[in-house]
Amino acid sequence: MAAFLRPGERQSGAFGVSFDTDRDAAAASLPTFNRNEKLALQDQRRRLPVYQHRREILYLVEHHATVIIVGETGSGKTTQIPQYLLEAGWCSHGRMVACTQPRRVAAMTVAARVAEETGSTLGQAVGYGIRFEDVSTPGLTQIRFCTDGVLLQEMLQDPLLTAYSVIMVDEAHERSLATDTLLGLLKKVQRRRPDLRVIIASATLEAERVAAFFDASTVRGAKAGGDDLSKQPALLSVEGRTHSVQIHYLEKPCSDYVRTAVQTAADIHREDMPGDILIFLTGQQECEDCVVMLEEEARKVRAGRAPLRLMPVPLYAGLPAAAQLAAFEHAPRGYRKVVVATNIAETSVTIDGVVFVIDSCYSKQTAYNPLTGLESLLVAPVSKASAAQRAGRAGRVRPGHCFRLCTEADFQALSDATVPEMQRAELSGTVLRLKALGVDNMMTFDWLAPPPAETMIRALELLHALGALDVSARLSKPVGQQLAELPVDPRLGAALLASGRLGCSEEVATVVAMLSVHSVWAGARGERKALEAAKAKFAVGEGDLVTYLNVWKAWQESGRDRRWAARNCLNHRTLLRAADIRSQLCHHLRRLGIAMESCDTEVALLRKALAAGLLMNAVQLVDTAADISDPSSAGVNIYRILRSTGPGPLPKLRIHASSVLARTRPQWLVFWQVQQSSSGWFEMQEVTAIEPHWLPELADHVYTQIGAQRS
DNA sequence: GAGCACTGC
Repeated sequence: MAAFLRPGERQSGAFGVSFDTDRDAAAASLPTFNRNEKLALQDQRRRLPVYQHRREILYLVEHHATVIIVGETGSGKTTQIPQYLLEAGWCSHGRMVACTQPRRVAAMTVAARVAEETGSTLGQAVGYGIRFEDVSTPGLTQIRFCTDGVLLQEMLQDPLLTAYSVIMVDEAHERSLATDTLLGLLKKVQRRRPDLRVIIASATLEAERVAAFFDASTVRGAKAGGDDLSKQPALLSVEGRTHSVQIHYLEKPCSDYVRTAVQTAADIHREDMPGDILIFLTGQQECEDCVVMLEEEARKVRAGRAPLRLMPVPLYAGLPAAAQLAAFEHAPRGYRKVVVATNIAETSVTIDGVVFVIDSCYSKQTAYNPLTGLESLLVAPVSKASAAQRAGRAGRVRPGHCFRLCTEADFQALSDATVPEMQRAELSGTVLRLKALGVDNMMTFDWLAPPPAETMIRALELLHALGALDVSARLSKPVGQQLAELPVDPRLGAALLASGRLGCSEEVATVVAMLSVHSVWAGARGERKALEAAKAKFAVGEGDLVTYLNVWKAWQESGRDRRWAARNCLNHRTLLRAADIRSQLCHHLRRLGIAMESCDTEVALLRKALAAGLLMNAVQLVDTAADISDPSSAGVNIYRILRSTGPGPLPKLRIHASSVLARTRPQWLVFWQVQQSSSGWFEMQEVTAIEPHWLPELADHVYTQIGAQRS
């Protein structure tokens, strides 16, 4: 039984820590809109906390090149500040105010709300831009919400962002790759465009750092040209509207946080405090396991004739959209909803009615090891900032409680903030785009958080291997420039370019599109047998990527039939999105002068094109486990990476169990992704069998030795 | 032997 200290049991100090106003919590992705539904829109606008700061914000934007706004949850900053700027004349002379968001849904929903508040049709004065959808009208649109990725891509055509008078970067504390890249570039643009204003919305924790980064007041020649524009960033804090959340810690560490979460939910339930429960776990499997355990618990509660019944629902990104909706529906009368979620519920979505949060304090995070050049996912403790954000999810409707499944001492040992993605991800795509924007020296670029030098070198190595860089590490023509324009990972872009030479662009476009969406396989709960049978129908010995091609072909032959997809455990909506991406890729390829050709049954050509992109991910089967000291690895397939790695032990690679080649174990293959298991294995998730002599044929500057061995 | 979250003219 999990032992928590409850409010009032003991004086605060040793265990219970009470929260004031969720001050640590990062701002939520969307403000609450319908709190004052009966009021006229303009009255509602004036009731938002940010309205008290309207004049101050406009003054600061007038007089400072950069303004940093710390806006807490529910402050209204996202919807209101762009409107204040519009009203103050920042959209005259045909220029726009841009507001960037890390996520597509946020860009769309916020734009819709602001259009409603300004009494205009979405796409006219107020619009949005996300991949595939530009709902704005050139010459007419004044406020444009877009994803930060869209704005970055726009910079390839308009490096100084001349269409905009103000850029507001929202949710900057999330520190995504795109946000950090954008901020670094905006600092550069400001030197060339003194008229441009930058507003950065960020949580307290990051605000000081961002302010220091944008401080150009000490730079030589920083004196503004005649006007009184300050190059020193202004900092402004806007209070939010959240309720207090009381934090509880475990008295003793737990060994199984899934089980402890179930027990804690049952405890809350038995104590009969009203309100829904939100549990944070790390992955799909954990969520599903937890739901099953909660259902057992619910049966016990029913047997004990408790007044409430439990309604556990899973929530993770890979869940089909229809199943995701269950997490947002109100529980029927007499039921208490328990949402068991991954990180998706931390920032991406908001669930109404949550009063209790149970936090495992773990999540899956990307990690990059520049020595091995392997990017992988692994379970790791969250940061305090992340935990605060999770806790804040309990205080949206009324004062709530957060149960952290660790001791307070263990919690205090967590890092304050999550390491920015820039410092824990593979960076070839970022480096490629920076080069396309004229940033040639990565070491001297003004990074908000500089990535490790080894990571930058690895990125340059990979780009060089793909032919994107010339001998002086500049973007090559035409390959490098073409890769920068393709909206995919450089490795997949290289496969697309190779497919043009090999005559299989139709097939590679399909595979790349399928890799750009969530898994197309549906049927997470209780349908594993059916799912396996469906997969087996399409599986081929050439590997997972060729299997994707078969799935696509069969779906096409069905006439893109929704019922056919359901019968074969395929997610129809995901396939439609893949189709969208595929047609966009074909459009890009044609524009680059690459003919759309099919290799028909010559699948080897497809595999070779994929190998051209994934050539740094080529591995060879080593037949015994003898060279690995771990006894538990005996008899398991072990692969070694063929390219050079840094000093230190070679990574232990094996095929992930989800692969169609998990039992076939081809001698040579390339992989797309790896996941790190708790036992230290790197598990290759999407693999394709290759012929070893292809490697020197495709890249003799990387693989000379294999060619020598084989000839 | 089984799947963090996002994103791209």
